[in-house]
Amino acid sequence: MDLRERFNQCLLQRGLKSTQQRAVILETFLATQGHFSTEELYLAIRRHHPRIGYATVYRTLKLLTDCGLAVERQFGDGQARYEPVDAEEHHDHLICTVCGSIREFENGEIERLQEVIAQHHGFRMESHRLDLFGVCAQCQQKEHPSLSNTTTD
Amino acid sequence: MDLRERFNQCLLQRGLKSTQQRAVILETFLATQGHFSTEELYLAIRRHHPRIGYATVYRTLKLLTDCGLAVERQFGDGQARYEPVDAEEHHDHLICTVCGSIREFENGEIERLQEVIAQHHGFRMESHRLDLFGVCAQCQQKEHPSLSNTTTD
DNA sequence: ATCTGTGCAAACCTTTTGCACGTCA
DNA sequence: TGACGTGCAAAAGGTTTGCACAGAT
Repeated sequence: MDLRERFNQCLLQRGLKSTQQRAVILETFLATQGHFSTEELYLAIRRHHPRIGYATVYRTLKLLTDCGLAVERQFGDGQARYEPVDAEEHHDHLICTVCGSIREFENGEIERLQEVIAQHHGFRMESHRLDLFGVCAQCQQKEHPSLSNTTTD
Repeated sequence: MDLRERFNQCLLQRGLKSTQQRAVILETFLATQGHFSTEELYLAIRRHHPRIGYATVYRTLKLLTDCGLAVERQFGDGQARYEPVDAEEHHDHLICTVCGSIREFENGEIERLQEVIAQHHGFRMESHRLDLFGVCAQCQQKEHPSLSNTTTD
């Protein structure tokens, strides 16, 4: 089902209203690359809709999360990030500590092992997160000034 | 080597000073169960040393982290938590979303798979974190009012 | 008409910092 | 003595909320 419809249904179910702001925020949310912060989305929206306030973006993002259309992530940089939920697919993240880029990956074997661990502890797992921090390939290349450090400052 | 010594060596190496406050904070840090927040440690210290300020605790915790004696964790509740570093051992966490308890586990197979994934992406992994969120065994028990809900409020 | 939503600004909460005074080397 | 450390209080940075007005049903 279309995400816009799902959002409207979710609003209906809860007795909430469809508003222009929510529509605009949803569109920008869908059009934006994943892993953005509230502020980034707010700034993107403000370009074309300067009258929409930060609080509305903030509240709508929470709403999208409640509706299951977005997930909130904490990568430890002090601000929440959001990304659209794609179907049932779950993925984890590779976070570059140099440039801050975030890349996704999936691994069914790890997922399975997690279930085993949870069961072993009598734990009913609801969600999980796996983040690998390090230096991405691109940033590693930049580490080599030029193989000989003659003309580097 | 004793952790107190390691701390002092670390201070010496950096031209920093051993102070009474740092000693007190280190002691409380070592005596406290893992996964405490800055505030929790501060309150624990304040009981016996009311003159030590929050900022000093905060700065010392950062220092301990720099010295490799503590690690900072973010579990998404908005405040940093710390725990003592035990040797080389790495562990991950099971976090109960009901009571907030945090339990540790280790799994070498998952660690190995992570390395494989990082390599596959040309990523130089520096650290990682794996958190499983859900309901712990204890809280699951409390979910069953008494198998028949006759005498439960 | 009524109840929810919005925008603004202020409150909040944790983390971080400036500064004058205290302390260790 | 002099550099680093401390305590206080205030700044910063992100998140959350109160309130009066606007808008959707």
